[in-house]
Amino acid sequence: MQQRCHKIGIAIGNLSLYYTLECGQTFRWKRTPGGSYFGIVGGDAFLIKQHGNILEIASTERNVGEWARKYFVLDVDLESILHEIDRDEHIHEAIVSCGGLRILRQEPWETLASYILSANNNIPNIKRMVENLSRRLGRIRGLEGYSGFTFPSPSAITKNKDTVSKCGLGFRCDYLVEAAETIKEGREDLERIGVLPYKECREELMKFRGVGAKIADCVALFSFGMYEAFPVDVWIRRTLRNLYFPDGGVGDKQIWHFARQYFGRYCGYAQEYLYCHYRLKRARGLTSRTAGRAPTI
DNA sequence: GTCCAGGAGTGAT
DNA sequence: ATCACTCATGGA
Repeated sequence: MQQRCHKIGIAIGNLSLYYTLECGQTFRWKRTPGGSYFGIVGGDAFLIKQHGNILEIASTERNVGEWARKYFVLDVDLESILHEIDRDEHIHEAIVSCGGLRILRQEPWETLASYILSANNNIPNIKRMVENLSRRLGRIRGLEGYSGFTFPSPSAITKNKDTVSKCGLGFRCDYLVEAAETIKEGREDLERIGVLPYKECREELMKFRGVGAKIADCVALFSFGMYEAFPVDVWIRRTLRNLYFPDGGVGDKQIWHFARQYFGRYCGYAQEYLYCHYRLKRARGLTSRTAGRAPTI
């Protein structure tokens, strides 16, 4: 399904495509043998390659430049954010290690759905579930020899519950279908939730069954650009306990309060750098020295 | 076979 | 409010 292709080169400041797309905030990008990234965002296919501080983007989307500025949130000054959260040697190590990691602005429904599927799960398996859903219920998009599928809409999911149940979602299946129904029937509106103040937004998101504090924070951070969100998952819990609470005895809620106060209004960025760095660091320690390292461009 | 993974719901204290 | 238990699936 080849479609009309638009190409641009766009200048970027501080951006690492590798850390941004492979840090775990998004599940939909695939690295090609040539070092490009192919993915579907919304209804369009994208093929992106980084050359230093230029992103070369091919897409079925008409206005690629506007898309890139919004998706990569290029109007926010990453340097000043990193400077503000750079409070000690631990976060500093992460900032140096994962330089150029930017928090994306992703589509709310796909983000909510993906993170509902993330509960008690691992990243490869989450990717497989999202891919299963898209392959079966999404629409195909092709670009320069690559192809992928759009993420299914809420109504596509509610209309095909039998298909959804065959996607290997486990106990999360009911939560996903229920969320799709809630949105399809208009009982919740993600666009409205996305412009609420952070804490109200968080409360609204947690009304979805299957969405607790952590997943609500992921949606607020990765979709709504609320950088004061601080998702506490198993990695962050381990990492912050090791670094800041060696004597133990702290729960997720205490970790959340501490981090928000300690790192301030951009604590979400601190979370993502800590998550990315200390997770890769452990993975590298368990395997070879070079596994998971950013490719040189 | 066992443990773990970008957790959350439920029911008992 | 905080705990322990459970949920379905795949990989190490």
